[in-house]
Amino acid sequence: MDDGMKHQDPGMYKGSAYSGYPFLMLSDPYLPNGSMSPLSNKVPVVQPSHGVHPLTPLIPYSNEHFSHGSHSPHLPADINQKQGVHRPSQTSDIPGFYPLPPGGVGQITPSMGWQSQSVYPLPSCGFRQPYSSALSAGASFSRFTHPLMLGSGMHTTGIPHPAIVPHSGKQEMEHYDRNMKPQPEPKREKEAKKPTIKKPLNAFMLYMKEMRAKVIAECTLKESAAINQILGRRWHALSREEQAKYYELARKERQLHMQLYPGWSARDNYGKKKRRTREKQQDSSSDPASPKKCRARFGLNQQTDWCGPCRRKKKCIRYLQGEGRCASPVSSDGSAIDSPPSPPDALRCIPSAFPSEQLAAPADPAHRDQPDPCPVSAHLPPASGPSRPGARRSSAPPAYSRASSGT
DNA sequence: GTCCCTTTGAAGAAC
DNA sequence: GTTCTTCAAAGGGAC
Repeated sequence: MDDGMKHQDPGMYKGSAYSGYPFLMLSDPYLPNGSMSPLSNKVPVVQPSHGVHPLTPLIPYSNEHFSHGSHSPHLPADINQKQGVHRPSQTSDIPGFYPLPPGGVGQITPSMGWQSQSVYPLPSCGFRQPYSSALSAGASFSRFTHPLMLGSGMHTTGIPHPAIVPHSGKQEMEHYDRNMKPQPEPKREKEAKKPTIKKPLNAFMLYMKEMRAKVIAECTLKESAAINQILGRRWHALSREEQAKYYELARKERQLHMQLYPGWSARDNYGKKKRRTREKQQDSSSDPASPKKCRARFGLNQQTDWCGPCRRKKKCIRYLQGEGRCASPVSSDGSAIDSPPSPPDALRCIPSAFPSEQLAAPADPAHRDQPDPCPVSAHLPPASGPSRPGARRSSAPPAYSRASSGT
């Protein structure tokens, strides 16, 4: 396998929307001898939308550390070329980027179902395809090292973790080991080299990762912001059962992440991005659309009332849209407060009754009335409310556990 | 080269 | 306990 990997075309995964998937480490489950799949050999991993490798949707994380030829513009693979940082040419040379906690991977016993899963069913069109078999099996499928992946000369501690990226893209990979004796090197250099351990992906992120390529193909869109809006709508259109698969997958990802990085905290990554955003938000005291100001402006109870069309929104959307007032504020018991004329129930600030179209409605007045750029979305079923009984939220603790905790 | 946009969810900080 | 903020992914666009 190493040899096969060494001789892979370095550019074979270039531009892959699923560049994230570490199949280079995997034997194709559909080949009896476990040799590399033809797909993973000379054929681009991502078949546009409808030809995705059966495993691709199930491996949610980047293979930036797996394929030395990957050149996604945001992947650290670029770093090596641009800055001349040596990148291990073969997996056996890759140092342990994440030294295992006591017990290591060996103690992690995810299901083996992914190895024997059936071929991922791909519909010829549409997006409401069944993920069921793939995802239920894929629930244990992780970006993290799988025990079965360690058998082909893969050292248990020598597998890079896609969750770890060189900090700021300017550092070379280094061991992540809180228990390890520090290497004798200048402190500054050491800090600079410390890799960033990414947060585990949540359910929606996993869903986006899987569906992005499909949306791109269907809608001929490229802007991620627009794609994400569509994906947000589709996410809300998913049934609870469908969403549950992603929640379960995300839950297992978090478990694995915790086991691999016991001392890691999301706080570790605070301050590593969005400097400008934070700086802007420091000036939010003058923002009339801030929830606190909006509640004050419209005489709402600061503790129990909500000013936006959705309580999850951080700002008053209607205010941002130029209407100058909050839309259908409701108190915590769901009763309307100073309701505007004829507010549909679905527009009230109750998550369980809020239609996905509104949830996804852009706050920017210049865009709010634009139709869904993806014609496929027109075929979406109503995202919530009585027209989609049992769709979600009524008892979906992962999604709104916090939001519903106070009501 | 860096940040923004845009989405949802998780986690931490702040109150 | 509640609210707010940050960061996960993605890549075109703006600066």
